[in-house]
Amino acid sequence: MSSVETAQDVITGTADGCCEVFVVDAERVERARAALPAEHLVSVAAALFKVIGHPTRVRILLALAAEELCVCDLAQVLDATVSATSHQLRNMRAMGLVHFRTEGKLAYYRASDPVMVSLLQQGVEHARDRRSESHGGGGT
Amino acid sequence: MSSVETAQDVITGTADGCCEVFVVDAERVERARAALPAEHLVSVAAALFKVIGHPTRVRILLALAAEELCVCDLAQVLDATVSATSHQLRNMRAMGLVHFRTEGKLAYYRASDPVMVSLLQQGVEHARDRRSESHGGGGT
DNA sequence: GTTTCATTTGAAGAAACGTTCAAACGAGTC
DNA sequence: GACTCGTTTGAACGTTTCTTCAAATGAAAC
Repeated sequence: MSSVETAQDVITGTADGCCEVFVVDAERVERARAALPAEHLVSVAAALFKVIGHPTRVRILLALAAEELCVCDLAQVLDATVSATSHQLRNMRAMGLVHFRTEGKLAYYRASDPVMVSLLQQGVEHARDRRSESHGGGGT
Repeated sequence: MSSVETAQDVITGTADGCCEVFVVDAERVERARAALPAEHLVSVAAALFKVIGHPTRVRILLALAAEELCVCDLAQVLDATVSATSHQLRNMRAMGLVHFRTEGKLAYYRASDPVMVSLLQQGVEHARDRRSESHGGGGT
């Protein structure tokens, strides 16, 4: 199947290389590589998840999915500074997760990516489920 | 309903406070607040998404969802250092996203949270879909 | 035109993150 | 027991991220 020795090379001692040079199981490496999407897709997906990888932005997206809000009111909901809120919104706007319209002096924001909102809600539900199970999950 | 004036207070000029003191629309703030999950759930969900908010960990999780791999081979798949890979795995292990078993000198890892894998795959698909649309999404 | 006020923006400082290097660990092998 | 080697770990370093403060923008009110 392959030009190098197949599975269990190093384990069975048929290969002279170590991990740094050859692989333990070339077939597995190939299959795993084949399962990975194109690099730019990975980047975009990671960037999307990074946005909802922060408690403040999680709350922002959930709040704006439920209710259209001006920056001022959103800051109130979050118990955060207006400035901090605006900075985060800028971030999320750049990723296309929120849209806004201006009405006089006010800027009304709302969630604009239903798929990401759905993923976020699934994530919250999953977090709820994990509480009853044996997952440690003690990240900082 | 509330002790402060209702909707459009500031806009209609019936309230003397500004954004810092009162809110523009108290009802909306209340509804948005009601839509937010408990704080610890938000933290856990954010922590989970943060894990898959980095390209390297996205690839790790996708690779380990497709194939059980030892650290050495996983590093090969990622084109990364064994040390860097191990550090990330430690991170993901702490969040319960991966499990491992040892076989001799080798440590075989695999994805252990199907729900998170599913969310990740949905995210990748969504990233693919967004390419065809008008989303800016100009992340780094 | 001046004032008021919601929002945005930039810069600075602190904290968190990811990578690298060197060393330690632990399970096999001789 | 000494050795090999995959893996883990800790510390150091540079980078990114988040928050805060101060100032700027822009739209309405007077």
